[in-house]
Amino acid sequence: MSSSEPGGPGLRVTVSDVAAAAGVSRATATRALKGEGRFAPETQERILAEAERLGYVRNTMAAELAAGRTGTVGLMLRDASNPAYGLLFSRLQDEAHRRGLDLVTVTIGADVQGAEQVNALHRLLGMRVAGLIVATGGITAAQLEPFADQVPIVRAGRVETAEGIHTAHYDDPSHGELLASHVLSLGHRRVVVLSGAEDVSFAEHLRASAMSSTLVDGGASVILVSAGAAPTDGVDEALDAVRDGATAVMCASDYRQLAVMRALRAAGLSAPGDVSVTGCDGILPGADLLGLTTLRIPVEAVAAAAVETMQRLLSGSDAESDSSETVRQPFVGTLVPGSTAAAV
Amino acid sequence: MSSSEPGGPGLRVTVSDVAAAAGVSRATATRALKGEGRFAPETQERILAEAERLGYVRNTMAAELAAGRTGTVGLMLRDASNPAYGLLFSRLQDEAHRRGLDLVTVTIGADVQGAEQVNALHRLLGMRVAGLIVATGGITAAQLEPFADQVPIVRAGRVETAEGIHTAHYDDPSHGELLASHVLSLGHRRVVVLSGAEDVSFAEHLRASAMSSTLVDGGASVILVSAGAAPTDGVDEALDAVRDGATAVMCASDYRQLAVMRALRAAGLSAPGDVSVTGCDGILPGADLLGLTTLRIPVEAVAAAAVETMQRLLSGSDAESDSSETVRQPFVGTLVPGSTAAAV
DNA sequence: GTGAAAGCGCTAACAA
DNA sequence: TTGTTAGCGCTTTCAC
Repeated sequence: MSSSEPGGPGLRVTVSDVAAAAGVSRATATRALKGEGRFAPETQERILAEAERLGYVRNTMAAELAAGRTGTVGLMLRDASNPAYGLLFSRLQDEAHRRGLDLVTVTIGADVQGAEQVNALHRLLGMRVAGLIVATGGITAAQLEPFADQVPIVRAGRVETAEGIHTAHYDDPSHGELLASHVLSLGHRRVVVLSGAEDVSFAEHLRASAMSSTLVDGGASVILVSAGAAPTDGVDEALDAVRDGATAVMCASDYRQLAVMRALRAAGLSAPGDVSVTGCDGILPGADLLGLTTLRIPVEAVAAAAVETMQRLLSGSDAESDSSETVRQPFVGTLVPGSTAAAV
Repeated sequence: MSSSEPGGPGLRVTVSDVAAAAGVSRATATRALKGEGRFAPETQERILAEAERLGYVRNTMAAELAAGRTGTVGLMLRDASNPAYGLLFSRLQDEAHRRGLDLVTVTIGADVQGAEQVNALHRLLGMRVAGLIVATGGITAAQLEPFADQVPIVRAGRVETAEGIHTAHYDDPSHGELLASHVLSLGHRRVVVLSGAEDVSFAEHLRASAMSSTLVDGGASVILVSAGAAPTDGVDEALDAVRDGATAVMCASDYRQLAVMRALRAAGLSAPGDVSVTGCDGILPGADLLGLTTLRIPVEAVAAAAVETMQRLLSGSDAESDSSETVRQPFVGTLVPGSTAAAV
């Protein structure tokens, strides 16, 4: 328990104060406080005791400014109200902690564009973070690239093609393919693919593209519904297609799948009785109870790889910009066959 | 688009560099860069242009160190894999942004104790944040208190009785009461209350206590099952009680409710046919499809109030420690009657 | 309107 | 082992 001196404002206590109280110089106090360099054990003890007594908290800004380096890694995060991002956030955090990396996070509102993103990026860069983990699609390669040779950047979740920016990402094309194969194997040959437009969600776009081509290659006909960001967008069109004979609706995300299920219910239809439905993400608690047919994205693997890569980049910091290849690791999730999709 | 000078490391560009390039002094460059103080418009233009060209990014640590104050508010967060916390996080972020506050976040692993928490707290305090929003129960009042008079502290989500620490929190006792009243009104008189133990989840404990007393006051008999952190803990006991004649199981969280639903299904039972089930939180996407009977906690209101309070405290910074009362605002959620609970 | 100078709190050689 | 001496990059009076 650090108890601050009565009336003595702990956060305004400096090393000088501690040093003076302990009767040593600032330098000695600094060393003893961080336990590096040379100092007499008993001196340290005294210094530590004084620091404790005064409620000293090292001023990180000053320390890192003086030291010329930062011990923390910056994390740019997309809105965490989406459980998939919340979980990724959580796992990145755990992993970083396991590996002894300190993370500071700044988030960007879900639907905010350019200015805000750049602002957040600058906040982090302004802190001179040792590295940057980017877990939001909202920021573009062009915005990141100028800094790629000054600080290691790892993109988590989404693929990135820019040179010098490493990634640990979901293999969304494979995800789409796996789901589509499943639907094909159930005998569906007339399928709706419901997805956010490319500029709305790149991940959904990748999944949907893969679904479509896999379906087509498998001899099925595809009705592609490209929707807005809201999960309910495009649901009506999808249902129309069902009434027109489609036997399955493949959604590019579980949120859309939920929206479809609601609409189905409202329309007095059911899955898989009247139509098979699939989603993608597999993160929702309770998805099993709903019997959602989905694909569990490999959040843990992506988080672990992102942090591991960052740590490696941080260690080999002596390396020149081109000494190491750009790391790009895709991870494939696992199909979760549920009860919302069945054979025709 | 900020494009850094070819070969010129943007993050190593200092005001001095910008000043030199623009042919002015550091002082002038500083003023022009932040648009405060006196300077000729055309001078500023030139300086801004050079800064842009060189890819200058202000070193926040140095700036705040020199200025002696910080523009950011620190947020301590509990593991965000829980959607309820993820959403709170998201809303706090939005709200802070709306009000022009910058937030930096550090998270603490879900099940980690003391050391880790204190460490995170010190990381934030070390940055000399202007204020602290604490959205994790893991940190105790005792740990916070020493700093309460040095930096405004607002606890979000959980109630806090310590003097000087403000709060915007869920009114969990009312939540428990509302749910219990609902169950009573459905005619249940033999009810299981399934909750995490007090030291496992204080919120659950509060809810469960309120449920119990409300039920008892309503003439019902209560079987209290105090479980561990895992949602499945205590579920078997609850089911045993049901076989013994209990007609309803009230869970202190939706996670437990889901666990109960699973167990019910596995046992070939159903809700509300064989037993009524309720939860609490109401955050899960898809809860409506499952028909969960729950209570939607007022995340938005809590987030808004927390940030608003923080902003007010920050404005009235001149005020002495005792000039303003400790703010403590409870918020009540809304009952969501679902199909998992029905009349006896 | 602009510049010179004195730090902010801490660290890191280098002496002692 | 400990102290001295320079700064880190920026802000901010206060003269000019």
